[in-house]
Amino acid sequence: MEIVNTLGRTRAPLVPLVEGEIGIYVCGPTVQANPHVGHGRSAVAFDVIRRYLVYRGFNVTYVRNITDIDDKIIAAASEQGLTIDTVAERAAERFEVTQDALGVLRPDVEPKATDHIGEIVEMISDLIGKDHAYEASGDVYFSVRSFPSYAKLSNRNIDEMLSGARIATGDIKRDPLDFALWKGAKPGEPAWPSPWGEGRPGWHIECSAMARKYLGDTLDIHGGGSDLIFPHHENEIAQSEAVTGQAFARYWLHNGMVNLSGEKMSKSTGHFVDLVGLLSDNPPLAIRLFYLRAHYRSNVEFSADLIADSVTAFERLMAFRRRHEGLEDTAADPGVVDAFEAAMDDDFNTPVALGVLFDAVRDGNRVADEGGDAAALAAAVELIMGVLGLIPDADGLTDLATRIDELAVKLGLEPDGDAEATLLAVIERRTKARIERDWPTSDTIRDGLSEIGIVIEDGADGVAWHRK
RNA sequence: GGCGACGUGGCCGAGUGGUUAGGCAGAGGUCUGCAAAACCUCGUACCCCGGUUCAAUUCCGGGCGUCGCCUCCA
Repeated sequence: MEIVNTLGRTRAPLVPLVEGEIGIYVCGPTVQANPHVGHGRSAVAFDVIRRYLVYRGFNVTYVRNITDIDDKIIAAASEQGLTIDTVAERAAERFEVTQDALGVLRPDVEPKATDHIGEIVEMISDLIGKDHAYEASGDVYFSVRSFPSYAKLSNRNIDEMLSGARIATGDIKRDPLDFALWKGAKPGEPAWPSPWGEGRPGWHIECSAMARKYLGDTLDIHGGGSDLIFPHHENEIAQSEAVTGQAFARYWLHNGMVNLSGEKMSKSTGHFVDLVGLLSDNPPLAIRLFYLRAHYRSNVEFSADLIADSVTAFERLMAFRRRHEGLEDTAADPGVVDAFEAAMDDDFNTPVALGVLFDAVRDGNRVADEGGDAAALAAAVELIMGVLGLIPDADGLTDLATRIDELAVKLGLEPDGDAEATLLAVIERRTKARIERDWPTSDTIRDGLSEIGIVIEDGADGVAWHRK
């Protein structure tokens, strides 16, 4: 298995620190507002990576943080007249809802910054003790010049960065490039005690502290969005390596951005599409499929048309599963599985993997059309969809029970207590109409079912139904 | 200005020194009361200019263009 490492921009075999074990740390959200489509992409990208590593037999420990204290949260709280806890909790809840809908597995550990103030303070103290950081007026700053390999991830030249002139020259910082580890509290702001007075952590330090706590001094994989490469990940490296003297992460993986009309979605500019709304308007796993159609490292374009494409493609996968769900358990077609693994072994190339998947779908349908045995192909499709996280939870009909009953009554039928039984009775009624060649009645029933979200398909071997 | 990514058929999006990616859309056909689903057939695409090569979309150089980061950001 080969992966592309942002650090050094090399492609190399994935070799974990401890054979068979992989520790992954992914930068999660700063919980300040609803997540947008870009956040979903990052989550799905690393969820697939995680699932595939598990599929390949690695014992994976997956850590994704929640940053629940930061300037933006404080600003949002004061704007909305809420406490920062309320803002953070609400946003975190919304985030979780989207994660579940997208089929993103919960992390093994999901640490919050505010639960790790002790570890953070300790790490900052270490940095001060090692002369990599200094206190100034109640703040603590990391001294970038004290860490010679600073900017190795983003491949920048410190001296040239200064001439960029976009860096505000702070009066209390010794060097304009130095960044805050600890910020002294201003009146009314949330604060925790520290050796440097009441205050709160700077943005980058929580990741260093929590990653170290849960995964040790050296991580196998550190992931996040490409917009975090500089300065966030660069600063994490500086903090962690200055403390431990060890390489912080063996492999750095970065997902590309989601663009809207050619430009990156961004919360701060208001140029984004709300993920909660998108997921409620579409089959959530179709959105997951949308993400997987591009390689995780590439930027990808978002539009309503592209989502519609993905919904159609996803429905095709669902139709295939319905058609073949009765088949006996069989070993997955080895040729298909090999092709899938080859694609994923190549830096998690999901577009190619999807090509393999859709090839198998077409072949499976053809074999079935010709009356052959498609079980091995269907099993391969199931396997691939499982690893990619594209299989929905079985959904019952309980939420539609009332409407199904209403439809039954309209047709002069007695509702059964069980929604599915009632539905089958309705379908039976339609079949009767069809036998009598009473097309108006037949079509009216089909339309009525369609209205409540149930699709009817007349096949050679009977009538099938499924939810939209 | 610095660092990085990229320019592929109607749209999206992989990939390769000479052999079909895939999805969606479109055209025709099979099946069907209609619809849906499904299958078959159909598109010789690779920004421009040089160079290397028997052969370049794929390698090298130059140009043009787009995007990201350099400030909070998945």
